[in-house]
Amino acid sequence: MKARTRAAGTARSRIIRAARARFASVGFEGASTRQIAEDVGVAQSLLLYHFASKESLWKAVMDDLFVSARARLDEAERASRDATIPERLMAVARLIVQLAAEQPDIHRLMTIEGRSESGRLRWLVERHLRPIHEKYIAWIRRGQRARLIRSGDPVLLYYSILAIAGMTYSLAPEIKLLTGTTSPPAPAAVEALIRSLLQIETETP
Amino acid sequence: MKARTRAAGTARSRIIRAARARFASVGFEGASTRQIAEDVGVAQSLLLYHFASKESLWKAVMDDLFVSARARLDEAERASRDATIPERLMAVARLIVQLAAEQPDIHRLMTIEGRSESGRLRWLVERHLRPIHEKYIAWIRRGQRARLIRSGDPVLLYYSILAIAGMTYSLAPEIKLLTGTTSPPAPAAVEALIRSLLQIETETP
DNA sequence: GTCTTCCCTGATCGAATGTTCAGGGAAACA
DNA sequence: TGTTTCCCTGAACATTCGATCAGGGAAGAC
Repeated sequence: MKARTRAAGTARSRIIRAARARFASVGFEGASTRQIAEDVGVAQSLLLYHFASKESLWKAVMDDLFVSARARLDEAERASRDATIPERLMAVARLIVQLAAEQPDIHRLMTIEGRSESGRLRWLVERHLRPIHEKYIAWIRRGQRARLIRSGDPVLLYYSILAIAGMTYSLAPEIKLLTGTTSPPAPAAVEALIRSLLQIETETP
Repeated sequence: MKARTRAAGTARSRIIRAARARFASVGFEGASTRQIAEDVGVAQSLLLYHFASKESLWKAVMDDLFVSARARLDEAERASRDATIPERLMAVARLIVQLAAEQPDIHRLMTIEGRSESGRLRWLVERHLRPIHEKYIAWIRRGQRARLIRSGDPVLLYYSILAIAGMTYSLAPEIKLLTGTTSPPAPAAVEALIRSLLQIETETP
């Protein structure tokens, strides 16, 4: 049984991994189940055996992504439990930058779905995005009340952090064509930009 | 003749407009020429009369987009001709934010193609992106040498500006679902974030 | 041994894809 | 008035799409 479930598990997870790459680069509508199956080296009908439909496969990809991401976010929160709010936010931001650098598909997937209203977007917001985003936006508010974080719309600030964190990794192919450099920026450099975004406001006159 | 070319022009331009929206929301592979034709209200074969292929239509969309964008960029450059480099950059950034707020499809189109290497991306980089990007990255370098702009990778800085400028407008559907607010942030608020990104570095110890 | 469960394949379905082609029909030119 | 030019349509093409279905075949249960 162990061998069987392991074999099944690898096939299933290899499908998820290939699907994640395809969905991230050409979007849900542009990705084809046959192409994904070919990437994995299995029959196309196997995708629809493990996942009821193309949309189910997409949801499985997202679940797989967020389960591990949220685990690492929780860990980063725990590790910075005793720090100030801005430092806790920076700990989270550092992890987000690190995740984006390791797996740029994450940023691609999350920016490809949020641009048009769809049932998938609603599912994604309610199931994964809302719990995460609302928590950190509340953190930003707390930091602003304590005058430890710059003032301004917390939502704008939060999405700006996400934007900076992932953009250069997400657009790595474009930047490579443009500059010829194959090495993406160091996470520490991105982190420094985010830190100056969160800066405490200069004292009012 | 005038009436005929005008009529042809409107049909052609309405196709371009509809195609831009589709390409921006579901990407090149996900968009279908029949769907675009239905949006416009013409026969699908008309698209391939005006444009030789789906890819030609996509290129026409991009050309249309960048012709007007570059004209407005040139205008912003001229208007700020006598200002300092950081202020000239801010004038350009202000325009980019404004463009992204008016037509969020611009940011969507530019972030959907840069994520995977393709012939279209190469075409886009060489034809439109390179002249624009290299100019402003050179500006950043000049500002950094004069110690008027923070130090760090100019490419990272440039793409961070673009990321902040368009993200909240590009992801408006997601943010609406998440927060319930239908009004996107004011361009001035986004501009303030960009300004603090460019900040001159604090004097070294 | 037989039986059941589960992973997987191949064939096939109707629908949708991009593209081609023949022709209509109105305006401009002669 | 006839002719040409140009915008546009409808039918059709081969290919690919997501999805369904029958069945193979190995591993565990009995």
